[in-house]
Amino acid sequence: MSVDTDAVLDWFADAARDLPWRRPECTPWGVLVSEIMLQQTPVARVEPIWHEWLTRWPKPSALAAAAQGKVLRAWGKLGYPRRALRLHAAAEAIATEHGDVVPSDVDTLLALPGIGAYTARAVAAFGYGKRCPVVDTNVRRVVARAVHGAGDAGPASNTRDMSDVDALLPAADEPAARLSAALMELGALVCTARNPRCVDCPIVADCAWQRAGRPEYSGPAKPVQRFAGTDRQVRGLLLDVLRGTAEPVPKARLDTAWSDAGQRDKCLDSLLVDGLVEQTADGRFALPGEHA
DNA sequence: CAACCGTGGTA
DNA sequence: TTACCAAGGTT
Repeated sequence: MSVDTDAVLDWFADAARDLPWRRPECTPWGVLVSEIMLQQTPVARVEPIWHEWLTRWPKPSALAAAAQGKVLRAWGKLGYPRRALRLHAAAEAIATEHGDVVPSDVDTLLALPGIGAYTARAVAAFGYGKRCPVVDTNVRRVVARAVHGAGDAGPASNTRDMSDVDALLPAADEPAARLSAALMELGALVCTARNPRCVDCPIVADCAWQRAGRPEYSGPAKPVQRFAGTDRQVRGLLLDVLRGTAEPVPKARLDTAWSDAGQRDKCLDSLLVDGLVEQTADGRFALPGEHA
């Protein structure tokens, strides 16, 4: 059997969270900003920042006009700050090349920085009500269980994953877009990675994982993301120093952020390469674009 | 395809 | 406490 999409839609109508980027008055720009912020970052941490951004920069050209440093400060501690720079660059492209209108076409969206297979389709579906397979980690888990009877999704395979989801979508745009949101919500609220709440699941009766006796995940071991002591942590500490000061700082100030000088310098260099940090004419360091 | 890119909450 | 997890994208 397949997935009872009507049951999922009924459940969604009743159980969906009232998230601001799902409201009818939310623009495609608001949807795009939310999708970028939500990449690997939980809803609870995104919501307040999203409100600040949409108030401050209600359309792409407004964000494009802001200095990169201001954008990075407003990004705060959402993590992966390169997302903020890419969103800024995407806003510039939208403002100058697309008449300040977020594209609705998946291929056009894919050409923008920071927008990949998931985000392009999420914007098309949630911003414009289009029918296209929106595959995120939640949807992959739901499909792995309900359709394939596996305990969890294995490594992502873009083509196969999108094909699986496409097969579930109704033919018409509106219900297909709504189902895409519903499948994500099901994975986020019920069919969760740990301790799934199967008693609350609208499709438990047809779930292949249930029928198979809820087997444990048997795929290849998932790589563990370490953080302590990594360059990621050091870069974060360095950037946090610069976020905390209005004026450029001397290198000695950055040297206090991490004891290992070799790793520290390597990370500072990578931040410069990434454009997350800028060096002023007098040799101090700052967030980009705030001190010509 | 695997590694890398931040940060904080939770079990 | 450690380990896992969170609406991914780029190289």
